[in-house]
Amino acid sequence: MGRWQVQNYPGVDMNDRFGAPAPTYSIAAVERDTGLSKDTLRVWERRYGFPQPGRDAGGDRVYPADQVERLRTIRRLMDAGHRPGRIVGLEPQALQALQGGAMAPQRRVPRANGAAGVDAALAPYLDLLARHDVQGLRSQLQQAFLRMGLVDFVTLLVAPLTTAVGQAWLQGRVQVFEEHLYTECITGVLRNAIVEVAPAAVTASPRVLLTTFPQEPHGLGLLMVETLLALEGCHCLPLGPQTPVADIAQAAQACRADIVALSFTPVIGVQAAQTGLRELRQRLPVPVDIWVGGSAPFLQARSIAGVAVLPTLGALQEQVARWRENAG
Amino acid sequence: MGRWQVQNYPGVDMNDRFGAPAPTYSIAAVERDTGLSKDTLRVWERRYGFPQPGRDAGGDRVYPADQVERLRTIRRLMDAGHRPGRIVGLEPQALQALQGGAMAPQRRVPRANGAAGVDAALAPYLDLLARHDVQGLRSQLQQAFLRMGLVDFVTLLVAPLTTAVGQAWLQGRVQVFEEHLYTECITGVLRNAIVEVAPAAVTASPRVLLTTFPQEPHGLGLLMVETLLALEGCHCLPLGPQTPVADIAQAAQACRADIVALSFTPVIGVQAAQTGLRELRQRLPVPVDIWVGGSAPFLQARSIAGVAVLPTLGALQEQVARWRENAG
DNA sequence: CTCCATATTTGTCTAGGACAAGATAGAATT
DNA sequence: AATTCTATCTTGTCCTAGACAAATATGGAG
Repeated sequence: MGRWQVQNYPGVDMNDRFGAPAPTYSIAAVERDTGLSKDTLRVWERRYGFPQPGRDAGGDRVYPADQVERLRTIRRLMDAGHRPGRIVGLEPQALQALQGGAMAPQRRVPRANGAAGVDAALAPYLDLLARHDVQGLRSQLQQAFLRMGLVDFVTLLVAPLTTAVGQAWLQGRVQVFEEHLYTECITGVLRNAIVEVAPAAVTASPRVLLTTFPQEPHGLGLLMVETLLALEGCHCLPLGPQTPVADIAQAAQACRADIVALSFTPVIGVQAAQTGLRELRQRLPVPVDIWVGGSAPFLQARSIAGVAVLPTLGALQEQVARWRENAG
Repeated sequence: MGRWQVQNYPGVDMNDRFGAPAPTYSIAAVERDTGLSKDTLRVWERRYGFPQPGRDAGGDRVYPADQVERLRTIRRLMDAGHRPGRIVGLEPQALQALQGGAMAPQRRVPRANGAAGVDAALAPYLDLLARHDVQGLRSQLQQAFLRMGLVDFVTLLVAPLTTAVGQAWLQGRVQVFEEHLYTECITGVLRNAIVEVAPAAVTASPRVLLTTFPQEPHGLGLLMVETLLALEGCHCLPLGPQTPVADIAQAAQACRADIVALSFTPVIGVQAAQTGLRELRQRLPVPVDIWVGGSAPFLQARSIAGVAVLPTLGALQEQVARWRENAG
């Protein structure tokens, strides 16, 4: 309910004189599209003087499209390690310059791939994505899978490719929908690959529960891990992404999981992730391991008690071997 | 960052004297776990006297676990059609009684399956789910698929089964993680089935973009639709769930989609859904169709200009035929 | 270069009031 | 008895502006 614009299209308003869309956004729409909370948007306005929305008849904020676009850019830069105070006040041009690739000053964000150029082997796939050729991308990936074998396919192609797509998104070179397209493609191929792996016996161990926290919608890393674990003969219990912490704990108990594996990208706030991990550690019996991985920078920066960080996908095999040693 | 509890585990606090967890929640944690916004939680407290959180040293609300549980129950009942004013003040016992199956008074919520009992054919699958036998469920579904054929499998088994699981969740008989388990299982089987359908030619038409709105994480309906469309020889462009409206419009243009298909469950607010649909209709060129479906009650209740509602999965085939007639 | 103490930055939380879209209930028609 | 219209609730969202603590940066000492 609540107050809405007087116009026809609440939430987003399209007043255009010439047929070209020139939408304006309510604060809720901006929150939805940028991922910045309403509180944050209001406090930035107060502190940094940006954004500077207009007001509708009811006194509610009305954000023009270009400000929303600028906010999305700022959000991307923050995910790349920049701090709000330094960039929120910046002009669009200055932001553009930053986008190019300069990382945040005085902050060491470990970078898997050099910024200089993407591995040449990945280029053809990125090209297909840029042309939105879903079927082509799919069949090329399928071919690569058959050629390389599953382990190499996941560790040497899918993982770097996903990193590259993420990087390109950070730099604004890949649209949100293109990332979705990519995710769906990979998901399809990997899922297909998983069933071809001989299913582990019901008694197989370890039993691994796979999921992400509610704020983390990205499930690709999970799928890569599941693939590799299945090859290792582990018993996988995939929950899909976005499981509330309480339910993860419940599931682990009900399914008698030995390990809970979680994946993180920068999308999830550092705080949300750490809070969640501590809470989960508390709720889980001590013998149940927590393994975490993903592209979120905080993983490498801090260590959380009772949580094992896997720096790369390659470390997975080793970690499983170590677990089996301790268990047996 | 903000004020947090003084205790060890910010967000959720586990003060237990006996080793048994008795966690308390911050308002943010409650929002995350119940889906009720902070604003709503505060206004309920003011209006209905519930919830009644304590305060920590900093004056911030601290919710005990049982109140959170009661809030989750209330949320479920609201999804089932009840109104806040009638149930927020109710005692847990009264809520339990309502849970049993009594629908909201004076409100006709169309119910696909009678509440009385679930189709006997579904029972074995629900049983496997209740026992958390993922592999068993998976193989049983796979068998059913081979036995029934893809169309019947989707329309006569998966769709009713999903409805049944949703119903059971509403009544608290299925845990969140069990629903996740179920979703993953079905997703695996369906995805696998899709690739076995001969891929449509690149020139196939119509070209259908499939996705959900950002507030709608449930992608199972989408997958069922994709399966049936693939069988009809349509060119599917799955974006996965949770695409921002602006990006849906962009994707439709970039991929030259003829139709945008969206799926809705009660999880998405009525308002968010309608606002989003109107916005999308505005942004999309007129010749691009919008098809919507799913279990959200508002679909049957109201009609939105320029949006086609598919009441059942069965209507899909017919709708495609109609589209082809008009196009050719 | 590493470690620690101080200072700044930053997101979240609080308060109660306000408003408009949606839903209900009652009246007036058909 | 079934429909349509209108007036009265209900209800979620938005508003303001101040406060605080966790995370991060800075500067100094070893």
